[in-house]
Amino acid sequence: MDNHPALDDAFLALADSTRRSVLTRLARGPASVSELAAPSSMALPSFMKHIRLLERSGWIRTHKSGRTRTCVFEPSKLPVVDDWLAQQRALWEARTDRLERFIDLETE
Amino acid sequence: MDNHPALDDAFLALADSTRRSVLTRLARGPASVSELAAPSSMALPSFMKHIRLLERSGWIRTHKSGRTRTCVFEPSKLPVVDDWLAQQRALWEARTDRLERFIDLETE
DNA sequence: TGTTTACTTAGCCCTTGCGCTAAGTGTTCT
DNA sequence: AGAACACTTAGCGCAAGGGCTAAGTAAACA
Repeated sequence: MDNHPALDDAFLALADSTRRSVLTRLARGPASVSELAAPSSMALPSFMKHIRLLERSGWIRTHKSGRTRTCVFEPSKLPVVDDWLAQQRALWEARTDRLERFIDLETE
Repeated sequence: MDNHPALDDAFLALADSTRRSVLTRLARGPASVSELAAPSSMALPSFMKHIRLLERSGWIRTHKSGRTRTCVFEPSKLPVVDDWLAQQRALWEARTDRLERFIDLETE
């Protein structure tokens, strides 16, 4: 369950505020690279690395037309990471439930 | 919202299958380092780096008693990353809703 | 007391992440 | 045609990630 290379990249992509900002912006709709880069005060080549990482990890898709590259959010990644976290929460809650039953037994 | 250094570490911690496995195991209850390391076929010092990173990121807490170090899952990290993803999903859904209304207008 | 156990420290290696500048390519505007 | 624009490529530098071995420490056991 945990040994899932795609999850490595999916989570790594979220481990940077520049990239999280890009995703937040893209969730509202497609944008060009320079639109996305505008708020970031970072050299373009540096910024492009983040775009490539987001693309590699599957969080976005991009296509070039003319001289501008347009980026679009890829929603199918959301359930993948969501599921892992849901499972984690489920395990945790199952455990606290068992603990509570145990305490109930002890104290009755 | 996205510029949150604690999120960097929280997500980075999840970007490795060894660490995800540790969290999965710990969600079921506390364990010693050697218990956690047993399934991993990795040298202990290497494994310990993962434990330290998990601790630094706030996903686990550890304490030593005698010669064994016990690790416990820290549930308070779950809502933090969960919230970010929930917000992301909300933005996306808001957008697709607007899109649908737009299409409805176009086709009626 | 001596040995095993459970880490811990120190140090080395290689790869990747994350930032930069300088210069290049192809498009679009004038 | 020439200039401006939107990337793109190449290359550099430093820090951190992710793995290893060898040797050290402190607790627990025989």
